[in-house]
Amino acid sequence: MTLAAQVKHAAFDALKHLFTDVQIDYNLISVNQTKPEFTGNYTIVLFPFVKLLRQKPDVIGTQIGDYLLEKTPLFTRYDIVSGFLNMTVKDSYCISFLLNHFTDTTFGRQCKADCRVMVEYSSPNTNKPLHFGHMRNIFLGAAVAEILKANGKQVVKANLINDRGIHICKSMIAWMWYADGATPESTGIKGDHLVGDYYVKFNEVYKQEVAGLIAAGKDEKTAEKEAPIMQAAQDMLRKWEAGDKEVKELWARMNGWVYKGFEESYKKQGVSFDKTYYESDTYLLGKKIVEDGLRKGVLFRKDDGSVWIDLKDDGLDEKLLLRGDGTSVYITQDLGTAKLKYDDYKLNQSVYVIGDEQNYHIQVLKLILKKIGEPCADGIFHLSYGMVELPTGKMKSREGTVVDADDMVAEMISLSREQTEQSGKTDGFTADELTRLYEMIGLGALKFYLLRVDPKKRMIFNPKESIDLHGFTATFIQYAHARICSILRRENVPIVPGATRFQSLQPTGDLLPLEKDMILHIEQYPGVLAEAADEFNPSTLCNYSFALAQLFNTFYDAHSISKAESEEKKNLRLMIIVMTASVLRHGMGLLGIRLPEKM
RNA sequence: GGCCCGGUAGCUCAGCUGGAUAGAGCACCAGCCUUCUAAGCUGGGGGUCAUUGGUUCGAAUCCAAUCCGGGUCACCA
Repeated sequence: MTLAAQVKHAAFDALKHLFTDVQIDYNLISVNQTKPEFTGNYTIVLFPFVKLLRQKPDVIGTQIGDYLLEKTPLFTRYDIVSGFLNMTVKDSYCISFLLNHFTDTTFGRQCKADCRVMVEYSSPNTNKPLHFGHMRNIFLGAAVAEILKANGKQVVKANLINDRGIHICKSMIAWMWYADGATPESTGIKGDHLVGDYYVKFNEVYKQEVAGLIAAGKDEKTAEKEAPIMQAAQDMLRKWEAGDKEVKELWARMNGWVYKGFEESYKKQGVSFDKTYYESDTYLLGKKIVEDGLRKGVLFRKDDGSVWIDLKDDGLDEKLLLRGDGTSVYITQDLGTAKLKYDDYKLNQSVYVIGDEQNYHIQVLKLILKKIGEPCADGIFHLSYGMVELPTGKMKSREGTVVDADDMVAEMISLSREQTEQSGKTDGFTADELTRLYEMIGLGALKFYLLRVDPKKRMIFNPKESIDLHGFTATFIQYAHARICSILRRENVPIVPGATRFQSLQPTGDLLPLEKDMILHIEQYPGVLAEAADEFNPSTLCNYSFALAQLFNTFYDAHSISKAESEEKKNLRLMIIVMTASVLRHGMGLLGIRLPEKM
């Protein structure tokens, strides 16, 4: 149990024993960290009890304070300041916390529980390469998956590849007409980029054709429908669905290029998946569920044969589930995929990392499954995140106004190279080590930048302003870690010390304020990690880790570790920084950010 | 128009299950490297927490209304 939780329990216990005639609601107790300008570490707010107990805050505070000093081993003193009971934690408590945990390589983690969770993220279309917006999705999904794992869940990381449909036919038709047989091998262009180029080409040609038809007197709607290249794409989609051999071959070939490209991008980004679903395998699945829904009377069929659900009672609208011709729409296949996932892994929870533009879609999806009585419905959770936009507005693959993911990774790595070289700290590194270091810093900065803000907030990225490597960044945390490792090297302390290294340390004397601050901050890590999981929010870990690194830097500047006042102090401080490094490494590791031992 | 999300320092954001004088980073100004890595540290200026009302001992936080920005309501995905 975290210290904050212990304080709350203890306060509850005190109130129960001191005021036996009054029922105290546990939720009435509010425990905060004490503001730095007051003496104390944790504060119990007294106002909520004043009316209930018909006594002045000071009187209640004194009684609780005395009780806590006497009955718990946690506190050394208390102060009451205008309705706030400030409890000061014993130094000896802090020191025994350190002794108990500094070798604990599982600090903060929960034991594995029988709870299976799938996190679906990335889920790209195969007609274009990944862009900056996709990276927010990918890093979020990967981070949340790891955070859940650390909290004891059994996690399946899943990718659902949108490999069929009109969008891929657009790239295919443009490639057939204009590529002259170009392949990634013949051009040296990465497969996903090559295919993406023809997606852009399609839209250029399409735009021209539409303009031409409008000039020839057609109205816009008709022109859009009759443009030859669009008709060709639709014709190709029909052939694909009919199983046309040539079309399927080209489709498989071009998708193959894209997969190879994605694989490279994922690898570079340091992310992976346990399971990949392909929409070409799943797009027909939902029909059975629809039939089931019809049988149960949850769905209804209109005269033209189309199938609908009426969600008006839930404040929504009617929603189409099957077209008049019996073919699936987007949501139909999602119904099927939701069930497939559930059946494949017997999931307790299924997390969808999808942009907030699809909030309504997922809400409807969940509702339909619930109404049809599918057990997979309850576990569906939409991890909704805001879009990444450019200062000029949305990124549009169609128009080529995107920040490409591969380019962005490369740019960040080269930026970190530049700044490292500028600082003149490349001595003592081999070329290989430097390559790895630049990757760590560049990719770390990128991930941190995308994960440090609340997922549900949309963000604007200005490509003209490169991502900073100072201040609230991964680099800052990496630097603190490297500094710690440097001290540990000098003191011959392994980064993960053995159990006996400091066991002989006897706590005597007082802790300095900064020593205590650091220990108390480290102590909060398990709570922060649990919160990140509860809220599916990696930014919690960014804020926490940054604050810890900041605290370390302040400490580092104020007190020497190697030349501490005594051997005892030195050992104490070594333990503090060992735990600091280990917590930083773990927390950032969950976000896919690695911390160097030297930089 | 209905529903959903957001509005906090010049900029990017924390804080939002109500608690003390609203915090970081960037930018700006002034200091700190003969001492464990200055990618750092210390100090400074900078705020009607969109507006108005309500609930409360106490509101950036909860409620209502309004304003602004975004999303969504397709036989697209």
